[in-house]
Amino acid sequence: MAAGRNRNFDKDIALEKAMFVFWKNGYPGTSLTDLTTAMGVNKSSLYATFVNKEVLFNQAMELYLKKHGMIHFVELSKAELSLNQRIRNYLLSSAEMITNSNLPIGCLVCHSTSEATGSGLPENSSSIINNINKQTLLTLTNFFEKEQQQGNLSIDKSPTVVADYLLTLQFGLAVSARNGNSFDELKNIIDYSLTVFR
Amino acid sequence: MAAGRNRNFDKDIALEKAMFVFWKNGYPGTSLTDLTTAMGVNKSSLYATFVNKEVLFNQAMELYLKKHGMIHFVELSKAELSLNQRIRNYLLSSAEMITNSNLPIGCLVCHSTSEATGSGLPENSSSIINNINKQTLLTLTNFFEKEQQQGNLSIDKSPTVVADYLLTLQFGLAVSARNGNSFDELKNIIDYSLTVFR
DNA sequence: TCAATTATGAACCGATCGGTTCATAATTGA
DNA sequence: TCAATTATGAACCGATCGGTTCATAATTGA
Repeated sequence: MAAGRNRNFDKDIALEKAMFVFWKNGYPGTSLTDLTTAMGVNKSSLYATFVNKEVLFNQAMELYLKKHGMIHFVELSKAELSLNQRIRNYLLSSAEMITNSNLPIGCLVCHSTSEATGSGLPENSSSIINNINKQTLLTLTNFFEKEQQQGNLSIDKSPTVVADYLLTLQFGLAVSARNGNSFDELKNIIDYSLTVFR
Repeated sequence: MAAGRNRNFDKDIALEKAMFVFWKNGYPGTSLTDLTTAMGVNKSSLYATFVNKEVLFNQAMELYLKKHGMIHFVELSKAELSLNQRIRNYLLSSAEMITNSNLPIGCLVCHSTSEATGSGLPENSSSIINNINKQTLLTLTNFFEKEQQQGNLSIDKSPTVVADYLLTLQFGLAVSARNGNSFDELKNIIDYSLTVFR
């Protein structure tokens, strides 16, 4: 182990706490004091460990993607289920997350996408958000193209449009969760929205 | 006319400018300097005319609702069109607005709904946003109940869920617009989403 | 003409913003 | 034991935050 005094906080746990604050309040709505209070870390330690507010946000976003963003995709590749079933499970998995009472309500990517258009986010963070959404859309489009080749999606449908629709629906569900909708209410919306895929 | 020096700005125009700033940057992303610069009004005049940042925001929200929020509802009551056509026109009207290059991108209500859950908005503003969404949902639910009674919506569908779906879709479209989607892209999403109503 | 009234602009307010400095505490390996 | 290294906490930084004060400018009706 390297010489020197040990941190008296866990870096990963502190980052997760920071993620929660950004998730709840957004970037411009979060102050350094909010962060140090939630993280239990004082300013000089925060800066020594996470550089600054912007870089901390970017790291929090990376953690969010890994822990709460990508995990829903596995539902799409369970070959034993119908396409409709898999999309349903994908949306339900994400609906469960955005209404989970152990987590902040809604979706950090969705909220940040709204903020990125204005002058609220640092330029670098905005372009990270942009790339995340581009990547999600690419993943979904490729997925639907493959499903179409396998005969699970009728050929009169455009994989791009279907992917756009799905992401739009996810954004909408995230804001609806922020608007107070429960998991059960979102489930009804999802089941209704799935008529589209039949 | 009352005695006293005249304002050297137009109150309505200044309020509209303020609305644009909040619309673009959100509440916590907007500073007093952003407002005075955009409005062409100095601080003491702003406070004399609009009380403070919070009250100015609430007035801007009221103006937004009147000028850019309620106007889409007329599309729902054009009796000569099918229900599907009317919903399509309602969504297209709102999609045109949220991508209009003469206005900020997206929807002020949607963005504010996201912010209202965190600590970004003053309490009073949060409850105003809350009531707006409740009212919209009520209007849509009543509308679908009436359509159902007239035989335009099959009786196996719940007016509440259909209304929830429609608002969720509108939220999603607003965030997608912020994510850079053009009117034409939103139009494709809308046409695809309308399969649900058939 | 002039008192009453209202708006303006500059100067100021304390509080908080994101961020830094630096002496000191705690740890290591030699 | 002690030099080197790293983390901590308090104190400080200039800038900006939302908001106020107040002398002065502009307007009205009597």
